[in-house]
Amino acid sequence: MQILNFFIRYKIVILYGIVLAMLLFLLKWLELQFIVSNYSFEIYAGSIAVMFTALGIWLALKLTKPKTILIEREIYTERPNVFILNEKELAKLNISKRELDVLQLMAFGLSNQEIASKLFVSLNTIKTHTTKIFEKLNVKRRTQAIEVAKRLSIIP
Amino acid sequence: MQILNFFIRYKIVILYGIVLAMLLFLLKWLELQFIVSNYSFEIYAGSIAVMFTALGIWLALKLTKPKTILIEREIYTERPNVFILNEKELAKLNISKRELDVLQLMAFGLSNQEIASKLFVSLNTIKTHTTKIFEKLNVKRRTQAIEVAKRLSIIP
DNA sequence: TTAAAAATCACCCTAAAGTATGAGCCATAA
DNA sequence: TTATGGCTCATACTTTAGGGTGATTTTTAA
Repeated sequence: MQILNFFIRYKIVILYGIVLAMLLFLLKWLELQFIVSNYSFEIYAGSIAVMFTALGIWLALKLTKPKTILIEREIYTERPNVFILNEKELAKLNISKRELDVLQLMAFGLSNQEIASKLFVSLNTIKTHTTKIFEKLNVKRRTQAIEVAKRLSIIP
Repeated sequence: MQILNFFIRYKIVILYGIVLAMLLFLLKWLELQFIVSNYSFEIYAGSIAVMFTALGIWLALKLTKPKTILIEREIYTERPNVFILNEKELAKLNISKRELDVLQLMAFGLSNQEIASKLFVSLNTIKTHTTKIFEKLNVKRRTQAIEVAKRLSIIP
């Protein structure tokens, strides 16, 4: 495995070695071919020039590290429409569980009578609750209470 | 200007030409230097090989476009929750500009009298508006109107 | 220019909301 | 055990909201 790793690691170097060896063989062959010619020397030199230029180009292309361009793309997530109750504010305002129930139904648009029916209590009970809610939220009307409660994330 | 443009356009080619010419001079000089030596031929050929390899590398680096790898990274961000008025719904429900004003102030928690004062009209006018709003939204109470209007993105 | 829609206002009446006060019941914490 | 706070309910009263009807003026669109 270590030998394999060695080959992988030095792949380029080994390849270069092999190519070089092949070139040397080619050169020797060329030397023999053109030894008789008049222009043998010039042709031989030219051949070397061409081949090694090619080798240089090939090497450069192989060895250069590609440039990396980082493209950052912004993706907007869907607005998380999960309601997170602001329990701190709820505790700070001292709003009870029952009052929160009433507040939610109020915000849904129910009348005091409808809330009373839904919670199986009397209208007067709901009125008492609403009065206390208004006091705690420091508002005068149910519409204001809804607005403030929503703003404080006490209700969705 | 056209001559200048020519130089700029063929900068690489001209550079290559100059370098080649210099190399040829160098080669001629080397030829004279090593003509007397025993190993002159091998040294000469070696020099050519080294120089043209370098030339090839330089050429490749100059002429090839840089390799690029695009890395796309996705950035997830919260969508800014700016209110976008649902004009389609507004048109569908046939709610007028003035009615929308009243609806917004209503949702903010103002009483009819307060809305009237704010808009410099009489209480009766606001009552008329609210009545029409309720009809158009098909609701019975202002709290319901607020709930529906918010759900339909008619008000923030 | 003329009809339709929007905006304005008034009056009357009922329904609902909101205020004030008092009180009983129950669970829980001091 | 007692006190406290939460939940319940009641009565009486005031204020606000909402429905119905009709009318005038202004604006807009055909």
